Amino acid sequence: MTDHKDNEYLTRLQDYYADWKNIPSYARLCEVFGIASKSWVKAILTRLEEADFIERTPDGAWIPTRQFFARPLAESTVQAGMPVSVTATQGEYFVIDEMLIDTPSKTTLITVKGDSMIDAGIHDGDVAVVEKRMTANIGDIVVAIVDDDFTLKTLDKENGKFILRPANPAFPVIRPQGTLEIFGVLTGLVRKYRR
Amino acid sequence: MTDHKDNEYLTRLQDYYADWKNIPSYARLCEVFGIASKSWVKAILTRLEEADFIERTPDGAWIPTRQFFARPLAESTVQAGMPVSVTATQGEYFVIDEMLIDTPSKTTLITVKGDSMIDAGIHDGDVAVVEKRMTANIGDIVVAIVDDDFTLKTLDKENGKFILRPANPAFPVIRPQGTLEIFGVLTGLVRKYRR
DNA sequence: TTGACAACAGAACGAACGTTCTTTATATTA
DNA sequence: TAATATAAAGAACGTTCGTTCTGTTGTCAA
Repeated sequence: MTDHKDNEYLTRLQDYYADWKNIPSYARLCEVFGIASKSWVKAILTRLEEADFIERTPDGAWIPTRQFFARPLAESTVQAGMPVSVTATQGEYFVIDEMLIDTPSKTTLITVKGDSMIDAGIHDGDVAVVEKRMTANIGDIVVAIVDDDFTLKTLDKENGKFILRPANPAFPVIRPQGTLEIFGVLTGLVRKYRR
Repeated sequence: MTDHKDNEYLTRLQDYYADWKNIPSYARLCEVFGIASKSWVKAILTRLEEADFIERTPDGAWIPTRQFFARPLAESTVQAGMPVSVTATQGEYFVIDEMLIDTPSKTTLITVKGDSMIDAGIHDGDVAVVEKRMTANIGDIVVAIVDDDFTLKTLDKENGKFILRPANPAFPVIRPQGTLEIFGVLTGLVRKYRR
């Protein structure tokens, strides 16, 4: 349902949003769109909503959807095997953070040291995105507190007791004596390559 | 100027924003903050503005600043192999996007398909942060265009010719026939664990 | 050449909004 | 115990907002 003309309105809205990180009033959108009537602004926004570029909060405020940020970049044909497909998002900020962090207040970044999880693709120096909570499921990669020390390991169960499995055969499985205290669950991973 | 109490209000606002991607009306913020007076909401927002967590558009709408998205970064010391101790370095805050992206206009995100780089800790489904440029150094992990397809591989040289090395013995080394076209260089990696 | 439709313009209105001012409760300090 | 600051409640008000309804203009097919 995205018309020729609506594409122009969408890009103008995207540009405005990139600058101000919100969708303004209908009056201001008249200027942004270059038109003079609020009712027509509403008609445009309604169409953009149907096309799933924006949506409304329960309060009625307009907010962008995921598709609002998507930038098409020639999808390449993906041969089964090695090559990669390309999906790019906009060059603005706040894309990765929003992707990885659902609950800012409970999320902490921890720099990983050591190679005990290297088979899980977690390297020394990587930054772990950890959501703080006290419970986790079997199979989750957790940050646990063992002997007053923090450890990043996979949570598993053995003979009815929780254990912490490294992802590296050179490291031992940790079988906590008393209680196993969980600091948080790994929800994301970030790595930076030196330049 | 960030009080003990204001920190609580800030985290609540951050969590709300993570959900709805906007800062709502004072009336709704009363619920979010758990208070009953709009005038006190304004006082709180004004203090958060002074602390540079939020700001206003020319229209008077509240929007988040860069600092609004920053997360604490804890450094962890790890004994070779053994558990990790986290010395929560206080006062250090990081925005992931800023950390990974130096040149937004030249940076694109690419979803990795396949396991050809798994020994480099790059898994299927990871998001590669790629800085677009046409030259790279030996040893860089690059996105190259081979046979009209994008490939993520390590750049190397063999008998004076450029080759692309996978990080997985199950995949072959790519020896381009003609010229090797480089799309960009891998500068970062992002992984999200399903919840 | 008319008639249907899309693309706007403009006015009118009630509800919601942000602001300001006054008042109250609680905690701190002297 | 009195003074004072902090944290919040609450009312009052003018402005702005989104909505709706009606009007205008251009286009194109029949």
